[in-house]
Amino acid sequence: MATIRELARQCGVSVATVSRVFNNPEVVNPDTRQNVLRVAARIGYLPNESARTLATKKSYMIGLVWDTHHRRPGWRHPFLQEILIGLKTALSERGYHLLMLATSDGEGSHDRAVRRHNLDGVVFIDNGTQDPALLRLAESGVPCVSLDRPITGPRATHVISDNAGGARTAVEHLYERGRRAIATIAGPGRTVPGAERLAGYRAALAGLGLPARDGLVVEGDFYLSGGYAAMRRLLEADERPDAVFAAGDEMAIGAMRAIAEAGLKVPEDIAVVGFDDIELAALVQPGLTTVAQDKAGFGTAAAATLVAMIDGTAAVPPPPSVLPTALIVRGTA
Amino acid sequence: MATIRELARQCGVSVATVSRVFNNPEVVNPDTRQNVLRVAARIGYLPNESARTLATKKSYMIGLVWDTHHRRPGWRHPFLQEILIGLKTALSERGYHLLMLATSDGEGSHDRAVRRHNLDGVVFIDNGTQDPALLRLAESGVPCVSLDRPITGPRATHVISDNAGGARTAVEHLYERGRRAIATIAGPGRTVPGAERLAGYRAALAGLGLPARDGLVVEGDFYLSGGYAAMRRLLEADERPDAVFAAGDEMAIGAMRAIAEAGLKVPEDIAVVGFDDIELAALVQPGLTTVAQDKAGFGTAAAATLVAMIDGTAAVPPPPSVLPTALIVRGTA
DNA sequence: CGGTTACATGAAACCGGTTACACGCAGAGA
DNA sequence: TCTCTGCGTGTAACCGGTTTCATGTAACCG
Repeated sequence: MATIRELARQCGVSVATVSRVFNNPEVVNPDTRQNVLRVAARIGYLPNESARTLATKKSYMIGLVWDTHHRRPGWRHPFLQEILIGLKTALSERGYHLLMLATSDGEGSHDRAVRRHNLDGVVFIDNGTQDPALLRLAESGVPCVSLDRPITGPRATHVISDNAGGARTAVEHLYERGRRAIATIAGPGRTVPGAERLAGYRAALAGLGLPARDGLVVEGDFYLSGGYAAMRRLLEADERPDAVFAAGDEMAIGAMRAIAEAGLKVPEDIAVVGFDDIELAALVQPGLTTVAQDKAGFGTAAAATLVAMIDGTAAVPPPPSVLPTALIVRGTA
Repeated sequence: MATIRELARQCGVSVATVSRVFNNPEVVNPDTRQNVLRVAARIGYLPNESARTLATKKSYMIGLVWDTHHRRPGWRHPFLQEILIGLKTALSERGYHLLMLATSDGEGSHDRAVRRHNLDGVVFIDNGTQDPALLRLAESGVPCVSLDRPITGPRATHVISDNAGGARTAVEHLYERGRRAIATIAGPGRTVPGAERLAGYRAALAGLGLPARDGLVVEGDFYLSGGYAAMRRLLEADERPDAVFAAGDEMAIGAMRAIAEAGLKVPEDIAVVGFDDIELAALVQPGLTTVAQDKAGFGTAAAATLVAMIDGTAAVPPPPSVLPTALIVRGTA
């Protein structure tokens, strides 16, 4: 394993010069620099990141906190893969790596892992309940970005979709298609996306001059079964809606199932619009019209914000990133 | 930030003793040990992993090489999330972390990242074509585990499902349901799972005394559209099969679509069995009967093998792990 | 021509751990 | 009593980088 001293010896310069060649190339004489680089390539020198981190306290590693416990078995994050791709790509373009932090690891909670590994920042993906270790972490001033849920701290922010705007778009689309009795299957009120999408739905109705009828609002759980059950409640009500905006695609598909079972047709009898644009949305029949989230955008926005915070080129605390949504029109509305 | 010297000072012992308390507790006097631990907890001492790695050359980090390039856009690994959970959990139980390696990063290829970060091992997930950097890595003696595809090297092995066995099970199940003209939609012949599942299909036919008719074998691409196209070809043939084993669930669902469009019913006219047990399999109607892979098993087996190699308690090279499959009977066969 | 300045480089301390080796001491055996 | 052993501990070198500060040299200026 070639070390910096070995390389320095072979080049006839000091280790300080070699170090500068890699970290501060412009201060070293071009000839010297070329020579060092040539010899480095020949002997296969690679700087040791551990030594580097030890000296500089910068690891170029970002922690990924992705809680999987307290979930129902079989639960999957709808966009994990896309987010990961976005994160990985955007971070690596900036020279950072992603370290997956264990959930309940032997080294205690996440804040410890951050200190032990000199992590430069952390991204929370789908942190369920407010974990005290995470709050402590965010409060401690470590750059943090949370996906889909707000978080506070001196250098903490979040990235989230324009949930309210997306919901508005969905409702307005239904309106344009001539629907007037527009119901919604909302997400759990305690979740931020659930609350925001419901607010967007209400705002849209108000904007369109439609009455807000309580019977048209039912709450689901973001799962297919919850959407199914919610739709059945809507169908049993006195006045049947002619359209439904589901705050999540899985619920929308559950709703479609319930509608079909009731002998009704989508979209003729009841139009359906979902939210998320999960893979399945394009595969069901008819294809689900839905409000697409910018999945990779979560990753890239998180990476950009994080690096800006680390470099100190971001406002403190930085404003949240709000990702635009896009209505994808398929067959259900 | 408390360092080991600070802790040693406060305890009135040397740094060597403190270090031993954490790494070799049994050699230090119980009273001394207790005291060190108490003071450590009080001042919040945490060992610095970079310094540790620098001194020991062990990082307790495993690299994750997950290539996403050269893929069609929108492509998703069917089990990424489950594998990740399995990996993360199993590794963290053994004190290891997972470092996601950038695909085409600034630091060159993967083997460099391994050396730079003193990685203890690497897992390849879904490495498409044979990347020379990966082969070099495996040859170099770094512990490597590849998922779903074989790899060779002094300390390299792979974990794979019992593809042939699973395919046999599927075909035998169709036979038991009375089907005799059993077709298959195979995966691409160049892929290992594709080839193995086709071999299992053939072996099953032979074992059951059924003739192997060329017209009953068509090749797909593991995607829904490929399965659809393949099924159409099967339907156009002279003698229509009464059952089809698709080497992947997506293809199976594509096939179901083609069958429905042809005015035929599943499973009455044509029974369908898939392979993988993707999420969608339970959601289509009728539910897809399929050969389930042990998704989390990939992660846990990889972690166990890797750690065994690192600890030197594994054969060299270690034998591949072959994960059992399980037939899940739903509505299509 | 003396003095200032800019530039390129080197010596050495430092980051925070691990560990080989030496050492002091108590108890055992001769 | 003297040596031998083994246990518990400390000293100091080492891992492989970065960075402060000092130094030598050449160019520049009045």
